[in-house]
Amino acid sequence: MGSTSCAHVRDPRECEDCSARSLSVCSALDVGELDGLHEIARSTFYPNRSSLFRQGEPSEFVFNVTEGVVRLARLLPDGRRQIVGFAMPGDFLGVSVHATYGFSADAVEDVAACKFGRKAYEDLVASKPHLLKRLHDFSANELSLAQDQITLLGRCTAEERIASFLLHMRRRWAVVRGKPSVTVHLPMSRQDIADFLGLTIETVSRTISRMARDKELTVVPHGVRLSDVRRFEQLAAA
Amino acid sequence: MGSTSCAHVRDPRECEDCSARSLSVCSALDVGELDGLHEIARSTFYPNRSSLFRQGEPSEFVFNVTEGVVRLARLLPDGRRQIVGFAMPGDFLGVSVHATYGFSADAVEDVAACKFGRKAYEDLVASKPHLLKRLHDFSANELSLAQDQITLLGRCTAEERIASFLLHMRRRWAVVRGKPSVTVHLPMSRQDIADFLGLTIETVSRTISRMARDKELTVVPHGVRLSDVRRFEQLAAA
DNA sequence: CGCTACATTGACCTTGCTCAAGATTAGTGG
DNA sequence: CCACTAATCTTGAGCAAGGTCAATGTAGCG
Repeated sequence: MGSTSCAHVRDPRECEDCSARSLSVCSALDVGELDGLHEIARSTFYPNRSSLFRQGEPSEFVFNVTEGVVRLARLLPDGRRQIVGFAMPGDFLGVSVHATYGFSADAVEDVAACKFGRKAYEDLVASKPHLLKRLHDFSANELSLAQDQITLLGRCTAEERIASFLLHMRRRWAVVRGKPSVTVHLPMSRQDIADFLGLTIETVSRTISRMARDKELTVVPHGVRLSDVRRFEQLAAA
Repeated sequence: MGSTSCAHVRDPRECEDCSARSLSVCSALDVGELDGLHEIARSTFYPNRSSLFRQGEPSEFVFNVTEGVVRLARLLPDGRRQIVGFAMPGDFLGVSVHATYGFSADAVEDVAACKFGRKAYEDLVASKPHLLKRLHDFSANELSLAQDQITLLGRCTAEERIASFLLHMRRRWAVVRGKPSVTVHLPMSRQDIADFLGLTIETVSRTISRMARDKELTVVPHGVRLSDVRRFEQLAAA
């Protein structure tokens, strides 16, 4: 514990509630409990703005987010930034073939996560083919989602990107919370959304403002309320 | 056999040379032979412009490309297209958790591939944990490459995208052929490159023309010759 | 040789970016 | 609880990268 900067252990008990939902970004799969994994994990608390790990650091740990949203960011050498995903409760983080993390993971609100030592994790996975199969399926699903994002960035307009993003977040919260809601919680900043969608903060702000002006949504603290989900599904297309 | 449209069997012998290199797109990993896999595969020939499979079809087969380049394309409902990758010799194709293929796979030159029935493939994988571990590692690596592509599409200029693409293809051919070359083989059309990089055909053409005018490369039939690889590495940055 | 695909080039236009000025919100200390 | 500050967000004006439309050039192939 504590080797990751800004992390504080909230609860020294073994992690009781590690139901993995994805390898590094988002996933709608619900797989229930991953037997054995919880036995090697520790529940850890990460306050808003703290890092779970940083790009380039040795990938010593694997995480399973249990509460809050984590921003996954890649930094280019010249400072440009691309958010490759937002990890939400149930998501797995830090699984990689590489010796170092490929992106930084930062809490954009207070976060709780189960933290696994990589070696213990690898050993456990090696000894449980069924567990490995599930992780492999997750990772194939992650790949498919990454390809959705590639299509979005390569071929969609600013409006389509925003609409897709809002629906995407809504869908993910529906999985986490168990029921869908027209109010979408967005703990990340406009800059984070912009860097996720390959836009500028001004374009994100303008597009959301225009949607609000057109009564397609209402801006609320740390989120938006969609007036007509159908309308957004049309806009999203992709 | 030949249930896949336009496919012709070149050689009915069991596939002898299935060394997988990646799950669906590109990968620089070289893993040698995947024991057991070749025993359930058949080598099949796909002439230029034929499809290995199409988006939405039931994902009945898994493929390992042994020769040629395969274009992996997603089509949006309104006709916009995004190429999510080019599969090259050694690459694996069609591995997915979903019941249908998430993209179409088309030969952009004459292609040879080993074709596995999905059930036989699944059974084999289930019975060989070591094989599954390798496939899982591939898929985690694929995810990392997809994130590179996301960063490229989200944050890079047209020039940077072209430069990255050319270097990327060069690197991949170096792995396939065993040695790097300043001449990069590009069997796909300008339109395919554009749809891969999230650009238009005109921008791809103009950018390559300008690079040729500036003596950074020479356009050759089905490819380019890089005058100074360093120069491109600077341009690529990401 | 002539057809068809594909590629290149030019002129013009649009989307989204840049720069800059306010407005709002969140955080902090009195 | 309020005032002050800093960060974040919004809005506007102007600009530029890349898209669109259209014409021309070139290569592959029967």
